[in-house]
Amino acid sequence: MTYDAAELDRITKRGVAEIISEEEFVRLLQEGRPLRLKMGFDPSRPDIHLGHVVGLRKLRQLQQLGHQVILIVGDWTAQIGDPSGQSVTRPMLTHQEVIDNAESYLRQFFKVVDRDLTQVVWQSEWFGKFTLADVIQLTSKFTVAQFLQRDDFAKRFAEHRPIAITELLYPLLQAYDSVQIESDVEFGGTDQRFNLLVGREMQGMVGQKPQQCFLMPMLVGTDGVQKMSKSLDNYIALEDPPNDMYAKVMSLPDELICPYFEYLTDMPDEELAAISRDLASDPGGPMGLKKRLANDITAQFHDGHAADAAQDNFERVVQGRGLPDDIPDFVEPSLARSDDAEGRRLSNIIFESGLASSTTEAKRLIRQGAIEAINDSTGETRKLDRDDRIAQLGFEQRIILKRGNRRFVRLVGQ
RNA sequence: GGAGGGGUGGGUGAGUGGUUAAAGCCACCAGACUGUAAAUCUGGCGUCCGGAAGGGCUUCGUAGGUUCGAAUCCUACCCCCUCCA
Repeated sequence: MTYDAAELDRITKRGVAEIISEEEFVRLLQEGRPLRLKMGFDPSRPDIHLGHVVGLRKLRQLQQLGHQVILIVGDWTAQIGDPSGQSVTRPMLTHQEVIDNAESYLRQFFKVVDRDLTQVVWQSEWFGKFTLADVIQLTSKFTVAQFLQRDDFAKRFAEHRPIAITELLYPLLQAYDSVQIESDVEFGGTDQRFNLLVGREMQGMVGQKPQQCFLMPMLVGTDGVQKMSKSLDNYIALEDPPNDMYAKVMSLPDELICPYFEYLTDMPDEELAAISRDLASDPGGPMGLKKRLANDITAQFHDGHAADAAQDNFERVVQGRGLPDDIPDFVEPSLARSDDAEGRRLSNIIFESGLASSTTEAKRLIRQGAIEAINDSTGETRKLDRDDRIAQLGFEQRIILKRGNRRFVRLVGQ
């Protein structure tokens, strides 16, 4: 099989940070046989966000060219915890939690990757049989000095911060997975570079052809600064409802429009070049492009209708300061009791209905003018300025409370 | 095994007997502005009661103790780091 330069570029450049080694990979690709593409995940963290999608899209792209994905459920490495993050300690999961997490992960994974061309295997298939002798053998192949080259370890070592022995085991286990499944190519973010390289090396030691390493760029999160991650709470999850997903994309800093189009959509390269050139001068401005991006992404994980509805919702609620369709109800019994002349305190209702995390916070929000009451019958709105009783609003039984400009709750009597 | 240093609010980090619900910075929440972008400015950021003024309660690794009063002093315990062996 041969590829022309444009096709090769689409495989090796778009949404890719680095391939080790690119040259070998291209040669492998041109052999024409189905390649074994390794992707592992840690079932202690079942949530997939857009940051992961960059790699998943690459997997799908290669699947479409006839290659096979082998997805490894890291049920053993999950117990160690990947040191790539900052968190060192992580509670051990029960067997059932691992199974549940894996199921949830797969459900999301296959929103992007083709299920029919994917083989799912569990680490316990091989590590379950491991003996101490096997572990010693595995560890004997590497030195501490090698491991201290890894950024994360080096840094912690230099700062005298703890490094658990088990953390050193993590790359070894992950590397052994590659040996076990005889992977041709492994995928991961640039933060996985070390781990993937250990796999490459270990395969060489046991006489296998070393895997190629596909490193995906880190997607910057909604804060516009740090990589997207759940612990930093700057992520857009695959399972975010359409309105949230759309809104989160809209709140991205402008500088991320181009990278997001590049990594997460099928926008042709020529057009990509054009928009990055015209971004400033475009009459529609970044706003129009961002809407298009938000629509595209939402449609990928929901569908076109949901995306259009989310866009409509955004324009009406956020830009037009209107009411959304899906306001959650909160049952406030004192509304229905005509004998309860005063009703309950608003700060309590705001807290209990979920608009604030405590009544103290609710009072703060009121004091700062962040809470608005809307008479659901007449459309009349009133900004709250003191922590009154609910009945003092005089809105009878149809009241919507609004916090900031995007959080709503509808109070119902029953 | 020995010697020393350290554990403070989401993160950093000040604070060594009362004026400390605990500085500053970051993050975060709200308001103004606006394109739910960026930048900027303002206010807030344990919790409960109160319209408010104000008043309770809980918090500085854990458990006790000293004191009118403790994040700060004492004792024990747990954990982390450094150096030596």
